Amino acid sequence: MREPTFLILTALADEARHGYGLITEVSRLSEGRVALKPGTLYGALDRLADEGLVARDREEVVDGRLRRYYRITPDGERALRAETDRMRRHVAAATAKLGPIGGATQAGVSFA
Amino acid sequence: MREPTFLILTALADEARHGYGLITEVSRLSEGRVALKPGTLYGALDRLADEGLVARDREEVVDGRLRRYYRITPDGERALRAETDRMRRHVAAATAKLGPIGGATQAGVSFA
DNA sequence: CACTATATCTTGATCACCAAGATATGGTGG
DNA sequence: CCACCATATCTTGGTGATCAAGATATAGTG
Repeated sequence: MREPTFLILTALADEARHGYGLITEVSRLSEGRVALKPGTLYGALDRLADEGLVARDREEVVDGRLRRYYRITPDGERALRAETDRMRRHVAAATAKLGPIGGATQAGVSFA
Repeated sequence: MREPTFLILTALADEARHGYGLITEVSRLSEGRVALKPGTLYGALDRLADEGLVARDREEVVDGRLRRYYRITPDGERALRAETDRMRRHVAAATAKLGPIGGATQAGVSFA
């Protein structure tokens, strides 16, 4: 699972959202670092719906504009939990290997 | 940065390794979940070398077989640290949204 | 009156990755 | 002694998620 997909599932984890709402929530979640493109978003939603990880929710019309909501499914939540655990282990492995401050000093002899 | 690339940099973070050694170390790091394919590995090493994140190290011949070693560069270590931080934040965000045990119970009213 | 924000979706291209195989040496089991 | 597995390199062809860009439409703002 790649970063945009992970963040889409994360954004849906606590409540149903519509496409544009996902773009803003993913941007907020990632502190502005991930700007979801429409091509990525709608492609991912279709794919995730096919896989049963998200489902269409209600539709609303607000100010003459359609809002099409999506929600995460139980399978989607399981997938997100599994992916989160996977990432957590990778973070732990990398952190252990990198050492506290880094640089060649740590790996070699040093503080003689 | 995707999972195989992240694990290659992680495997190189503490010591220089050759291609086949990376395959076994990445498998060990990921507890058997990531089996690096040669196509992925050598493609990634070439790309990372072009980007200056890894560099060719020494070469050895052991039992008539060539071992070509790669090491992580300072830029590579910086990139790995940045990526690790990024993942750590995403894990934290997902964990917060998912809640302790999960299910619709947590999101809604419950424990009345 | 132009621009920005909100809202949907499509199309074409890229690129990391995967699957599979080619090539070669050395050790092991039958 | 021969097949097979582990070690070790690299190539080729395909897939698929993502990106870049644009099409379409309404409502609010300067």
